Amino acid sequence: MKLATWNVNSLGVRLPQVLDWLAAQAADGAPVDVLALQELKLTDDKFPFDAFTAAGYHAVSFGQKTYNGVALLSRTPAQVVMRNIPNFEDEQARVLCATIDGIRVIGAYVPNGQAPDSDKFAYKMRWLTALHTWVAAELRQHEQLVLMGDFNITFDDADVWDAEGLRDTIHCTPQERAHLQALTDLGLHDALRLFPQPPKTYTWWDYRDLAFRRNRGLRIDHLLISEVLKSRARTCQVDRTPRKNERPSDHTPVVLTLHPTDVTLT
DNA sequence: ATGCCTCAGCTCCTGAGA
Repeated sequence: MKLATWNVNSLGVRLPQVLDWLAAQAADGAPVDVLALQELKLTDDKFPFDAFTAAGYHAVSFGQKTYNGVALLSRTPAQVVMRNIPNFEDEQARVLCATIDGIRVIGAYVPNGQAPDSDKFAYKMRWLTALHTWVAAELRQHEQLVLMGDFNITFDDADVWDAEGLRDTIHCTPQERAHLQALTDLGLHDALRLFPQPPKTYTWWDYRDLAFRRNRGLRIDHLLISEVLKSRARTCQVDRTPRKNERPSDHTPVVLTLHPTDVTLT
């Protein structure tokens, strides 16, 4: 079983790349079972359901014009779907949650926050507090849970190409990292770091200044998995290949592979 | 460095992203 997250920065622009990537994964012999997409920048009436159906995927979309918007693609249908965080008023479409193959899947697009002294940063903090409360409740009901998406937060300096130069800037502040830590304190594990990774592993690179070629990036896209899913985890990797495409998203996918349930070790 | 790209939209500039 394979789960992935990808901020596509406009599904309208990136749809062919998403389809190509899914096809390439399947051609490698291990198709993606669940893909969480962020930053669709599309309303649901413009969501390309037909294209994903033809590719063998069920899709649930929670879209918005111009900004935000999230989707869950899956080879088996999504059940018990929820949109956004319960009991948190939010005009922005940032969260989709569903049960897929017995796993509670939460796809999230955490607010960017712009700058630490901005109103948008305050919104990011409130949003993350609400997310924490809700995920804690979901975890009590679902032992197999993954929270994946664009968190817009680095765990620590190893996730930052220039930790000194970017100290206390957006994505790197202690306040943001405390929220990420609070999520892992619920018993969620940073899936990528369960496995050895190449040094300077990032998931986002600025479009400007040849940042990708220079590997000047940040690791801000994450899969956080519950204890039971951790026991099923087989590999977790950043796939940089789509970032080399023409007109790429500035983010690239992160992929988690799980052992089948019947070979789970405890 | 008030810069660099890219995207969407009340589109030939602006706001936002990260």
